[in-house]
Amino acid sequence: MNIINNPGRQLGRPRSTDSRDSILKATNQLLEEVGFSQLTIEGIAARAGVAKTTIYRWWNNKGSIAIEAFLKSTEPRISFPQSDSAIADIKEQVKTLAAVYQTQTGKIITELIAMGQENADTLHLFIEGYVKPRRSAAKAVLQRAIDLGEIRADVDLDVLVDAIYGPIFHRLLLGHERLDPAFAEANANLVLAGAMK
Amino acid sequence: MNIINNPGRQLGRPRSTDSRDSILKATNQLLEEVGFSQLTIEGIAARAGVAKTTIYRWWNNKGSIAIEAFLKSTEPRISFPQSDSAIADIKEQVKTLAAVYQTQTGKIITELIAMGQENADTLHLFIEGYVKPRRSAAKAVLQRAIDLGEIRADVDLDVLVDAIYGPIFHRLLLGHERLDPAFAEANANLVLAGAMK
Amino acid sequence: MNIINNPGRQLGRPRSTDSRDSILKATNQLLEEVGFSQLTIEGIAARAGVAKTTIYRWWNNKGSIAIEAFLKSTEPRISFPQSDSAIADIKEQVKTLAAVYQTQTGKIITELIAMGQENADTLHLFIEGYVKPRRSAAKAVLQRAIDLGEIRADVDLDVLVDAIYGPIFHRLLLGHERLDPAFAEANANLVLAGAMK
Amino acid sequence: MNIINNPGRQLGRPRSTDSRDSILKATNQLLEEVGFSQLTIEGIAARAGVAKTTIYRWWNNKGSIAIEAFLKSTEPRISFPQSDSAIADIKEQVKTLAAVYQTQTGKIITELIAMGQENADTLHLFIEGYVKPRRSAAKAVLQRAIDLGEIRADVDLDVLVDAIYGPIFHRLLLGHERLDPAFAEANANLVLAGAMK
DNA sequence: AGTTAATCGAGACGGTACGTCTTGTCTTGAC
DNA sequence: GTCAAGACAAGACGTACCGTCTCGATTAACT
Repeated sequence: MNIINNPGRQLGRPRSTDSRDSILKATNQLLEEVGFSQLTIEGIAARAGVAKTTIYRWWNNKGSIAIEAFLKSTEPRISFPQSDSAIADIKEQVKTLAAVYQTQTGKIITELIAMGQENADTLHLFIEGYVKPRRSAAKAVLQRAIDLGEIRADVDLDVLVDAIYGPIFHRLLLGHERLDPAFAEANANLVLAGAMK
Repeated sequence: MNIINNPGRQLGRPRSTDSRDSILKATNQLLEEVGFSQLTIEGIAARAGVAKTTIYRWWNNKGSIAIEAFLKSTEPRISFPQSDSAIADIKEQVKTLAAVYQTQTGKIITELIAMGQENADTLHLFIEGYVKPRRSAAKAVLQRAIDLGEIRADVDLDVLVDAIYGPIFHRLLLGHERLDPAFAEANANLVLAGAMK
Repeated sequence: MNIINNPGRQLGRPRSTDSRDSILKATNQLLEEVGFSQLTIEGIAARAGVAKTTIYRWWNNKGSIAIEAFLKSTEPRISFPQSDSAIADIKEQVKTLAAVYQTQTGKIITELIAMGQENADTLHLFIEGYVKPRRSAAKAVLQRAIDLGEIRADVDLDVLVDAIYGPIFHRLLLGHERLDPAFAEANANLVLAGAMK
Repeated sequence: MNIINNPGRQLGRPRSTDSRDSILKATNQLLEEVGFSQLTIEGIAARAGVAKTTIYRWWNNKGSIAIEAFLKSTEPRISFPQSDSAIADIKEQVKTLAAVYQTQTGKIITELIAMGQENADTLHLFIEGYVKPRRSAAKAVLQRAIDLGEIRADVDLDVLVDAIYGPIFHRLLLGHERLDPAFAEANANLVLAGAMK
């Protein structure tokens, strides 16, 4: 049995990695099958062949498990294309992103965000584990656009990033209008036009 | 026994407006006091002095009640300022909106949207009752900006509206960065710059 | 529409016999189909095409309706055979009775008696409408047995009747031992032996 | 906290004797106070300070709880007097029984039997836990009467027992005639006369 | 090798709220 | 005044999960 390496602890039975892995695996399966709102701690425990106690020992709520499971199954960082034009790279990436968000992945993300509205810890984990790494990557590309002289140097990147990605999340969550690559590109065009010299 | 077939005739005891009003009133009170996630049908029934069956007869889930209660307590339309410049009006309005979303109203909206992720009906009611009227109003103002020659005539208004408001909802829901009037204005400046001639 | 003739009442819409009949008919159907314990006022109303109000106007509880319906569908009196020997007639009759109680009729009777334990009115109606007429008939036959010199004249008929029929009801209600014609006869033989000279 | 000793079970938290006892105690109290028909699972749970789920985990319906509670509060066996004459003992016992059945105990028994008409499990529990032990005891005494030569040896004891006790239950349940020690004795006299040589 | 202590599975527990069911009452307009 | 229709307050039902709490059995590091 594999054991998590924890040099600070000295006494007692070590925590089982098997339990932890089967919990996250079961959570991912259930997220795919029934969605987040139908996810229950008892269901995870049953599927993972684990006691509820074991889950509660390590996670506070189902949101934390779900996010950890989701992050484990997701690329830790977005991969941007690397062409001669940074803004071309950005536009390419938002189109890919919109396509991904049209799948079950998009659905799970909306539910994680929804859960986050009830639970600050859950939201925090999602921000730190998913949103911020992607924002950093996007800001790096935008910085390159500045360096390349494609956009103005005085643009506030935090505003610009949200201007590019905010509308995508907006449509993802509300569904009031179609979220597809074409929209993502049109929005990026509009916003980046405003950021050009 | 012969029954005169008269489909237009209203049979049975008429629905009580008192019940309906007290349900919506109680719901609004509880939304303020405990928030949406702590809202329960039983709690509403108890507060309203109404039987649970009466609630279930007219609403499917707590989201529907909450939205109806929320809409009842909210202005049906945003009021835009009316100055010589349509884009000045827009900028003024998004600053006001951001300020409003920093209050409890913002919190309730995030929870309604969160609820909508689990329940399509709820989301639909929110879109139709809240989002679309405001989008229409905003699009009318943007159309005026076109008519006034302040922005290009070939801009897709659906994209433009989401570019202006999407980032506000984005920060409202994720809280990864501060949502305040200054951000709303900066975003509007950026986007509208891209829409100008 | 048939109307119950009631010369004392002068005002208002006359009571409908159709409603009454269809209520009792529906009750009998439902007693056969689902049994007494699954019988509901709402079910009767729906089946009879009648408003609940109409039922409540004329009956206090489902026991009263069920008993009235049951009595309407049952012979008002037992028919005893008429041979040269009164005790032979009795023995013949209890065998018939035991056979009848092995059918659905027996089941309904147990449920009516059960209902009677919760509701004194219901029990009273059952006693007066079902039990007492049958006891009277049985006592008349037993009196004939006395007159014929088949049993002692000093026997208390109320005790004797219950000694003959009580054990039948006992087994009908408890089911701890088989209730069949053979038992009914064996019991009658035993008891009547004790009543002979 | 007291725990039910069950050496066969090895897994999970042991069942709490405290819960079980307080449930049965509360049930007995409520049976005395409001009667069986007014007894509710929720009422028992509230009185016992126990969760409804705990009750449903161990009992199927209120009849099962009521019977278990009733049996716990009742002598497991009738005590017969032990004189030189077995039939004198029987007569003495039926008089005592009739007296007991004139109290609240009689009322509860009728309601348990009534419940048994709707629910086979409940009736089964009552038969096995209450009726059969008493029938066995009575049959043992009657066997002694045979051994003493007080009644015929060829009498079917199952018939004889029901002939002695059936009429008591009959009057208890129907109340069409008075159930008192005098009747119980008169019936026993009649039946036993038929069983004598 | 034995002791110590945290882990594990299992599952019972007190709770909360669910959504449904049935009761008996009430409020209409039609007859 | 009675009827059908059906809304209403009331409240119990049986279920689903929650998060906590015993248990006995493991599992290694530390004696």
